[in-house]
Amino acid sequence: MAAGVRSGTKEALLEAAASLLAEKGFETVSVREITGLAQANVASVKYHFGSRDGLIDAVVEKMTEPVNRERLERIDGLEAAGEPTVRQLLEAFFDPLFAKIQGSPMCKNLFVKLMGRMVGDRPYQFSDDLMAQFRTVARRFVQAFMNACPGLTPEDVLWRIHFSFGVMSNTLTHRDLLTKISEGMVNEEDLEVTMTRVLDFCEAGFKR
Amino acid sequence: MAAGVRSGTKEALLEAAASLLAEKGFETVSVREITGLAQANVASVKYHFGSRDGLIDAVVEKMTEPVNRERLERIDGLEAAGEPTVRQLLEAFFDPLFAKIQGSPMCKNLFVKLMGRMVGDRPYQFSDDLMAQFRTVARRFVQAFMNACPGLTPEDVLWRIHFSFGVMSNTLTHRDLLTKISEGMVNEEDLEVTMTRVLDFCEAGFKR
DNA sequence: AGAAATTTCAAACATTTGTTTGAAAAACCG
DNA sequence: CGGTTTTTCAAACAAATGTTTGAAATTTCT
Repeated sequence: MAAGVRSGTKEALLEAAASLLAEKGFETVSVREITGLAQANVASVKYHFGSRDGLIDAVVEKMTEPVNRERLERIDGLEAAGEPTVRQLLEAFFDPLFAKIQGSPMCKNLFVKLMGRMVGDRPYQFSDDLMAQFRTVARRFVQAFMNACPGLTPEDVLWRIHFSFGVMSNTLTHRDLLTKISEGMVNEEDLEVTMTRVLDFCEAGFKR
Repeated sequence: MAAGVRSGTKEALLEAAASLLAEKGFETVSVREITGLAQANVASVKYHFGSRDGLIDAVVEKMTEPVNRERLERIDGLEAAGEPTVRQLLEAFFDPLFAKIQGSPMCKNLFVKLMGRMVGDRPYQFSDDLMAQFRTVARRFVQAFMNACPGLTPEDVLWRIHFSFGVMSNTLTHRDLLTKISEGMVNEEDLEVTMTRVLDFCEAGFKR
């Protein structure tokens, strides 16, 4: 009957899923919430993505793949121009994330939270494909960081990348927590300002 | 019939809940999983804790309260002895956590993950009581860090505490991820060694 | 136009969820 | 012992979950 037949059902599902996942986490969001927001039928998830997990994977893939690709392009550019500094490498790693956030059609805060959740939430597991992507990125950046920080072992570098990731992930997901716990001492500030703080902190941690 | 009547049902529930929450996250664990592991009846959760949320709150409270209390004792001791350094303050903040982990009856890895999840998982919210605890702790440490780092504003300090918390939380929860992504370049190492790495990283981030 | 493929839909599927019941069992205590 | 309180238990509750069905609607293409 009176069907909407808006041909963008698949995209509407992806978009609705993304904002709900960001807002409530990977485990809490139900298929019916997603289809409700997307104004689509419950069965459309199975039809377009096979299952709920298929939809979630598609969302994550859609956000992650271009970011990892740009990370590799950025480090290519840097290494072609000379020996990259720690700061440059950190920016090459995190800037593609910010760029994607700024250019995202959905509310910035939601996007930010989603990115944070992708590494924070469990028991969500990356697909083999995505894991391979991250491994490639890691390999390149470890080598570059070692060149930029003479004397560091691969283990040292990997741990510090891991720590930086932690700072970033936690900050993206729980920026609001600080405002709440500080009793007004910390105001909401622009994302860009906050990210400069993060980079400063991580850069110092790398060089120490 | 044939009832076990092991009088420690309440404690058994707390313990089972703790390890399952650590392993699978706050959203994923069901009451029946918990009572199954604790070898207790499903209804025992309502009887002893009022509800599922009541049980979870009890678990978190039981782990957090003594840690926050010892944090305040440690900083009292430091300030009585003179002007604490950044490193001393970081240790005063994180050591009580490690102490609780080492002294925990349950598997170390599980405990560690649980602590990480308490700040990482959403939409879990701290109770008002716990939030007040954290506020008190934050107030004391902000003041002390400001004294140790002349020139830093309260905002600067709060952000860096937040970052350190992020490093810690992410590291506790996802220590294994690094081993997986590094293709054997990073071996599993002792928790204490890893924690020294964390403290080094955060100390540098504070001083920068 | 009409036949074929694609997409949507309401309804129902079997499980699982947290919670509740009321009676049986155990523990406690005078 | 006998009466009271505390604790446990199997069973059932309503609600929500992801998934599936098969027919209707729509689009696509010849």
